[in-house]
Amino acid sequence: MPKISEEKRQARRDQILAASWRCFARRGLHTTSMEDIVREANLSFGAVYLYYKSKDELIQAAFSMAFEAMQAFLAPIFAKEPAYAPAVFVRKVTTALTEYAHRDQLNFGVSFLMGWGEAEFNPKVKDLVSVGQKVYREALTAVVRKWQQRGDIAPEANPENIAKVMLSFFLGFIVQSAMIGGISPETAAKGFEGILSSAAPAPRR
Amino acid sequence: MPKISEEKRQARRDQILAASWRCFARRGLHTTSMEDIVREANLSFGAVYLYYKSKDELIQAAFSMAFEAMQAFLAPIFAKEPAYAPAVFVRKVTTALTEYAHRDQLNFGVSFLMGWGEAEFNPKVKDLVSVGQKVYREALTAVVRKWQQRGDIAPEANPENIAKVMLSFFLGFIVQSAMIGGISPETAAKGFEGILSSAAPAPRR
Amino acid sequence: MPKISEEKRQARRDQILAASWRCFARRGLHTTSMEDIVREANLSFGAVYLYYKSKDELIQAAFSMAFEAMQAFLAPIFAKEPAYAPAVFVRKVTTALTEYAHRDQLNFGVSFLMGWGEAEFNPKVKDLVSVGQKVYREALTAVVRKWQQRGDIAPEANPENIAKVMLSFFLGFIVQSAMIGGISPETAAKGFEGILSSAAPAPRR
Amino acid sequence: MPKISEEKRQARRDQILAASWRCFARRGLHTTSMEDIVREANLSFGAVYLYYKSKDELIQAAFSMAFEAMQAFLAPIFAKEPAYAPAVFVRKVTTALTEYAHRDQLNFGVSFLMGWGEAEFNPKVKDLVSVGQKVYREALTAVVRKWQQRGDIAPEANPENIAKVMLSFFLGFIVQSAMIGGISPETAAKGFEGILSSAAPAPRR
DNA sequence: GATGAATGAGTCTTCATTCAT
DNA sequence: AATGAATGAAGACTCATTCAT
Repeated sequence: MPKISEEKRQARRDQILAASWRCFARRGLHTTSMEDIVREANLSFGAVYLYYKSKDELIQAAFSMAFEAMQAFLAPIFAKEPAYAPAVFVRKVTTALTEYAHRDQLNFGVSFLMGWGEAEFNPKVKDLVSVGQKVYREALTAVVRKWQQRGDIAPEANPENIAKVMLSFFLGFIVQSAMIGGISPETAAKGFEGILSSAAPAPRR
Repeated sequence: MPKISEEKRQARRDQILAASWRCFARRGLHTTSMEDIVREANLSFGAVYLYYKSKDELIQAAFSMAFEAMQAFLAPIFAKEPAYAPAVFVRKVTTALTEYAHRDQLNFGVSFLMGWGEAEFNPKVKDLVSVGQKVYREALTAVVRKWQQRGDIAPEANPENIAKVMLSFFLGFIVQSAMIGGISPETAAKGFEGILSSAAPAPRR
Repeated sequence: MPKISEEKRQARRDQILAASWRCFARRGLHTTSMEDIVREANLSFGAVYLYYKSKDELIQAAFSMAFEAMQAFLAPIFAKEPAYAPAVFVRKVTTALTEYAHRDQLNFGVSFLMGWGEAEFNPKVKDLVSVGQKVYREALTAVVRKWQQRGDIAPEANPENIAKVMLSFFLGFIVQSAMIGGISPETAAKGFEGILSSAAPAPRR
Repeated sequence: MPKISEEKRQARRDQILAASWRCFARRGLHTTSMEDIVREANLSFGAVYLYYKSKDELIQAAFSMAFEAMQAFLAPIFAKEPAYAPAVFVRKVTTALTEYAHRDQLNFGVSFLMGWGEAEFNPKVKDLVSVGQKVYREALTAVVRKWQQRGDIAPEANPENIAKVMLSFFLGFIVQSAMIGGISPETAAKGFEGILSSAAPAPRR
């Protein structure tokens, strides 16, 4: 019975998505033609359309996959118990982002920028991005609360505001890395620590 | 040797650029057609091509103009003597970014995201963006040095690293505002202050 | 040498043809895809192609079947001895056409129009249609002769010309019914009678 | 000012429509590709789409034009005062239909059949056809009334029913001519006369 | 016999750009 | 300088047909 198995089906979808990302990373979303993808995937037009019924759907699936992949990198860092100390946390997260951005010889970092550029005019992608960012904002709030409980951070400050600032910082790290570079997890952690220790004339302890 | 006066020529260029931005902000870079722009500018195809010889050149000019416009908002804040205190500085800059993003009833905030998305595959735009970010990184370094001199910030920290973190934060503020909102100049300043004062169980002085 | 019994084979062919007609009546010849038919027949692509080796062949078979089915409705009316009187004959034939057109909840009436539209560019279908119409033209000539022998119709008129007019009328009845309606077997018979009795100032007998 | 004049614009539309009809008559509606039309019209893709924004719109316009053209042939015959006698009227109308069908070396007769086949699945074309047929049905009713007043036709018969029969006859004449031929205006008129005079053993008066 | 995933030529349509006026 | 009709290459997508299983 030639009805394809669910695993094979999923493998094909992944094959197409992987080919798509290689194309998107190379030439951008709109400059990539379906033919590019078809060739990159070593498939036929019909085959691709069998799995994704439009370029738009393919784009959505690509971003969906990308966000899920990133989760695998970040989740353990956010979940760590006891929570990493602030500067360590910053180094861990930026390291994860950097690693994520360079998987498979591709510049996946730009995938974020592409996603944000696309989101404004593509509701489905916007949803994906918004939900993702909100989830991280909440996760950061939880981490900040742990820091406050432990005394790493001023307890009277609003943890949500601090989480927003932290999120901004990580988002901006992505932008800056992709656009001009010169910022590594190490420099990020050091710089962050510099700010953290600012209020204290003498180092803590 | 132009047959019309230089002012008229510049006025036409501005008229086209303004129309372009209205279109880009509404529908994105690639979904905007030359016809959209031609109509929005109340001009003819020929006229537009007389001033910009391709869509690509028009896109570059549009971003160039956008960055210059932003400069007008930010330059005074960076130049202020004596320098604004950190939290005030953050509030001033994020306020400027917010104002810039909402000029002319348009959502110019997305113009940044569009630019970053475009940059990766458009060398000229990439140049524009990189140079811009580098300039701000340097300007931020100068400001950080002033803070250190005044004791707002730990003097032993590397000012360049702190500037990179600050730049990340501002870039991320743009992303977060455009994508999920919920972050105002006020919350940004408060959150930043929370981090700054972290090491000190009690406020300084 | 078929591996399955001839009855099974024929049953499959009928199943496919029936499904095809349901699709054709619903969406037209060219807008119906092979997939539509495959699904409607609850079969696979391979199965359908096993019985009809192209869409074209399927279309021919569909029309062939339709004409044969119509024959079953009309033959007894043409064969009746003694022949029906003209107005009765008209009512019988138009009733048969109407019934034929509404078999199986489908609008089979349009199948004629579809066939004529197709015929011009599909020799096989054209053959089917031409032969069919010629057969009816001859059958009508025979009926007209009987009317003339009995005195229902002027004996000096050319029976072939009258048959052509009658055939035109029936073909047009199909068109008019399908396109604008408002014509029933009853009105058709009445109208025909009105023309027939025209020459007589007083009703016959 | 290169804005094209209204006449030129109309000329282009006619040029495209004429090319379309040549293609449609040759290969049918759905087998004709836009490229066929573009080439036949000696134009470019863009030019055709400048005047008709889709193939569908082009098809509609083509039928609209065809119906209007036919009107020019038929209107004078229906309007004639005093009305033509029945057999003459039949000869005049069928002659007009025949002439119309052979204009420009094309077989325009099939255009009717194509239209009817298309109508069922194309609401705009259906509208065109229905309205057209209804108009002729009414016009025929008026003619029948004149015949009754003059005594050409039994005065007690319902003129609407007779008009329906007449319309059927003309529609069927088109079908029969296109499909099997063998029916000329002359044979049609003769056949019709045969039926008309049926009831009277001897000619009236 | 039967299946349905895969193929790829062919379709409609768009749009950056040009150039006769 | 300015116009906008015209161009045609390139894009997304469809669907009749095949063939490995």
